[in-house]
Amino acid sequence: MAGPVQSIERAAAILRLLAGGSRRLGLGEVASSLGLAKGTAHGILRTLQHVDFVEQDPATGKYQLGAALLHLGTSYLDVNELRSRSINWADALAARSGEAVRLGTPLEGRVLVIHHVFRPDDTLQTLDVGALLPLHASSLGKVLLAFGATPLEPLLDGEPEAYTRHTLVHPEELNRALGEIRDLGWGAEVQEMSMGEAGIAAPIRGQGGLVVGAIGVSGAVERICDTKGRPQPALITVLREAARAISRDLGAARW
Amino acid sequence: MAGPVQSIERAAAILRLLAGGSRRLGLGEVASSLGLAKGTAHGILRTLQHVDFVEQDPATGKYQLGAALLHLGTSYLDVNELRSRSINWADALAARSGEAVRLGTPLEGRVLVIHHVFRPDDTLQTLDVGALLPLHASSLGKVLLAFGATPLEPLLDGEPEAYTRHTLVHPEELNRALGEIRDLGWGAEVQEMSMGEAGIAAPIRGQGGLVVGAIGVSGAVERICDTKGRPQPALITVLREAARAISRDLGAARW
DNA sequence: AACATCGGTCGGCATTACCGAACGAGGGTC
DNA sequence: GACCCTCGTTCGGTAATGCCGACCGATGTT
Repeated sequence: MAGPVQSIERAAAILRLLAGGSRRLGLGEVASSLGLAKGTAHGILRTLQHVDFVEQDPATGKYQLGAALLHLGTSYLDVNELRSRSINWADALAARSGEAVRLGTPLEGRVLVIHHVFRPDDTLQTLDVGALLPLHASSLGKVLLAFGATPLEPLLDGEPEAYTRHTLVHPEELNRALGEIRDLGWGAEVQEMSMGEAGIAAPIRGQGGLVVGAIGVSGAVERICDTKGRPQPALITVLREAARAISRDLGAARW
Repeated sequence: MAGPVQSIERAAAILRLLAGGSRRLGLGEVASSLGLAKGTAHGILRTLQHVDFVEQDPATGKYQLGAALLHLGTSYLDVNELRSRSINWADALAARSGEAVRLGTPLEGRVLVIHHVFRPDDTLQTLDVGALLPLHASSLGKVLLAFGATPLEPLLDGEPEAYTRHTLVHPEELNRALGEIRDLGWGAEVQEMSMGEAGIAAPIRGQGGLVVGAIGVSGAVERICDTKGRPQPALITVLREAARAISRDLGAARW
């Protein structure tokens, strides 16, 4: 593999940086964060602005992401095969389970939500599509880790963030949980990311049986789990049926 | 203004190309479409793949957009001030009008939908956020053209596409319609993009009174318009109130 | 079975984009 | 109100950079 084009890599790093910090960033901040000379960063930003990937606040001169990215992002959704093949099954799963359904795929050490069906009641819910969830504290992420869809090593170096007192932060307990998920064929998360919330997820396999994503249901812990705090068997059944159906659609031979 | 970085411009052109054709593209197609040598296109694609901006089908070797763009696109929505200041007003407008509400901003000779509130009934609707509408055949686009938010010239060169028999395709009728919109302060589109559908829109102004976007309601022509085919005055009133409120929030002095 | 097509690789050339210092405007402070 | 500091921007020299076009090997087509 020969060398990648560094100006493009740098441009991508700038876009990721702007996406991370939710506020606008100045040229100096961008340049120092990436170890670039001010002039270099300015040239890249000028180009990105020219193609509408970044916008500049005329008053302060600070930069933020641009409108063209929104269209590219939704165009990605249109061509994504995992998502398009899952939509019907996800709708049905939400109806049968009465809970919100989300699909995730690994991205940069997190879980990218590529589809989201609201819980079928009239409560106000926010669309999670495009959001990034943590690998170690979401049912989708734990399943992706357990079945090798994304490397585990980066998590074992630094202590992962503890969102609640139930978050698995020690490598050994995380490893044990992942082994259990591999045995059972599904994984759960009970108040590990947010108190009162729980979720269960199952892997989706593509051609060759490789795990390419995960599908999960999530909601209030008292609906997802029984009185002992274990996920409801009925939910697990309908979830796994949906995951198997999608895998079959994607060309996974038999799972 | 010095020269922009060509490799980044080329990378952006490739991404736009992949977003345009809804199917996967091969290396050769990409290279010839942009007039690049195969090796050059391959180097750029390899880099874009490395940063998750494109994905490659392992079976066919063809390329498509990548997952990182989805996250960047939604991050743009988070920081976009026009959208965040509009959300509450758009919700209220949908409730008061009983119709779907959309917000648009110009992008590359089209209208980018940056917010969409469903019509407040239980019918199935698809989210338009991230979609691109034509300038000359949508109420949002006609308003943006009329108030100079995007240049008119590119439309006058080639005949714009006629979606229905009501689409304004002749420069003179388009110009007359835009003048009328400027006089009235709002614009409509009646079955110009799709038979049976209509919409009305009003401009949103930012600091200095410059038009930065448009807000509109759209739906079945028999609900939007009266029996004479003219937009309902009551709808126009609530729409313009919402547009003025958002403009005030954005810092437009008085309009 | 031969061919055509495709994605991918490699080395040489010169164009390319990088760097660092200097500029000018804006805002904050004393 | 004048100073100073910081920020975004510009500019020219340099050599590192990415571009080009010919060449491989695999795939599937006729």
